[in-house]
Amino acid sequence: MNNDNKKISMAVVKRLPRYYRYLSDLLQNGVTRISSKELSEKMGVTASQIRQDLNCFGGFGQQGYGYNVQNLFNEVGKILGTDHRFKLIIIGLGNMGHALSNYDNFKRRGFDIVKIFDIKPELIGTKINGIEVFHMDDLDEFVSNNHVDIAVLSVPYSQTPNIADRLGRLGVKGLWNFSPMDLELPYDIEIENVHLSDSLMVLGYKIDSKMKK
Amino acid sequence: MNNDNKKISMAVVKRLPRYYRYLSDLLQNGVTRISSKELSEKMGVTASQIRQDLNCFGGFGQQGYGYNVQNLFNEVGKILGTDHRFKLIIIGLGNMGHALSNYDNFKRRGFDIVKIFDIKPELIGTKINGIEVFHMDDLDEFVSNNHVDIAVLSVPYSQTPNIADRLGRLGVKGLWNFSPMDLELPYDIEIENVHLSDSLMVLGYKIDSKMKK
DNA sequence: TAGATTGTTAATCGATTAACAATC
DNA sequence: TAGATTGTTAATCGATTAACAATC
Repeated sequence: MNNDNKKISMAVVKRLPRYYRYLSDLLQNGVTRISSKELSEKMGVTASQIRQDLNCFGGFGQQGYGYNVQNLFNEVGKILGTDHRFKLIIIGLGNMGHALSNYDNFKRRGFDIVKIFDIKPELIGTKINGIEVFHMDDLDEFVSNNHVDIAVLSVPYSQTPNIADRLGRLGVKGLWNFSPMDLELPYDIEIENVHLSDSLMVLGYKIDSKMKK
Repeated sequence: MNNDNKKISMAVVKRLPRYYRYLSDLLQNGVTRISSKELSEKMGVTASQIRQDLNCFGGFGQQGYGYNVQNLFNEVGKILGTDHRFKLIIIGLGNMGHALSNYDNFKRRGFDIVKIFDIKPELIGTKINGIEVFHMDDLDEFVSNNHVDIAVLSVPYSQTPNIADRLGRLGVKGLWNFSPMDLELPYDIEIENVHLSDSLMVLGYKIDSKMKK
């Protein structure tokens, strides 16, 4: 069902969550089947692209019929890992760390925040959205003795490289990085950068460049 | 200096903030000149790409010398609009709205948050990080009578389409959308989506796909 | 069966990289 | 001047779109 050896491009992977969202919407609206053509019109992409993308992972459709929405939703979910849980820890309970700790949406997508780490004494031992806050001194022990997939990096700029390195050494599998800094680590760790300011600057560019026209 | 008519691809535009960050770092480290080759090694891209990207906007270098860091920083900044200020309003003072209101980094990139809007009575009239909170009922009047470039959309999922439409009608130039929902508006408005959950799911995919190998 | 729509191959388009003449 | 490095054109690579035979 999965053609393992062909390398799948990041361009395709980045579109998967969007498919997943649209399929989820369709399900909720009681739609049971959809053709690549219909879906392409809803999403504003070509039907060709949808079929090409999906066929990187398997033939989920049926000629003459289209795709079963529930089935396709499940399959795309499986590709994205929603058939199991990811365990997250949040490093740094500043503005962003706080917001992410309270954001219940991740749970629905298969991501559980299991612990928060910070250094401010008044925070240690408290709970945010039901999640315990530990001191950074306890990070190594916790990660060594508990299953942790992903660390969310929301610490001040200056501390990012050190803590990232520490997490890499501890064998965390992924870093979700909110620092405006590109991380390069000598460990086998996947990194996903958020870079909010970059996104905002691109928006600024788009606004300006339209004005000039 | 700017070849206006050639259309510049989004692939290039999305790389500009990254150049800007690296140039800022170089400046702070006292580096005064840099060649595309050196910069390419630091950034992990090809020197060709850097020269191609920059030459979409102008010839900022000098043969035999390279680029003056301060000058290039200024030029890339100008392209991104850092030579003027963008006025932002935040719509929705939930987790994300709160975090963004407190995030002082945007100011450094040319973005000023001028007002926050929400509906919770206990918030109206308070200040977050020095920024006044207004009631949503006052949104239309405020936007009509004050310069607002960008609205930050951090409201609950169900309200996103309505409020986005309202902002479009009010003539806001850009929407920075934090809802896990793609917006399509019949107005002349630029939209930049953040879609945090999508980013997290891509990270999940990367982790899983590495395991399988 | 006939009609519809997939899965997949082939064609096109755009983005990246390489090469090199121009020039500081 | 000679060496270095840009700006830019040409070549390559990859991603998107089109087309269509396979088939439900």
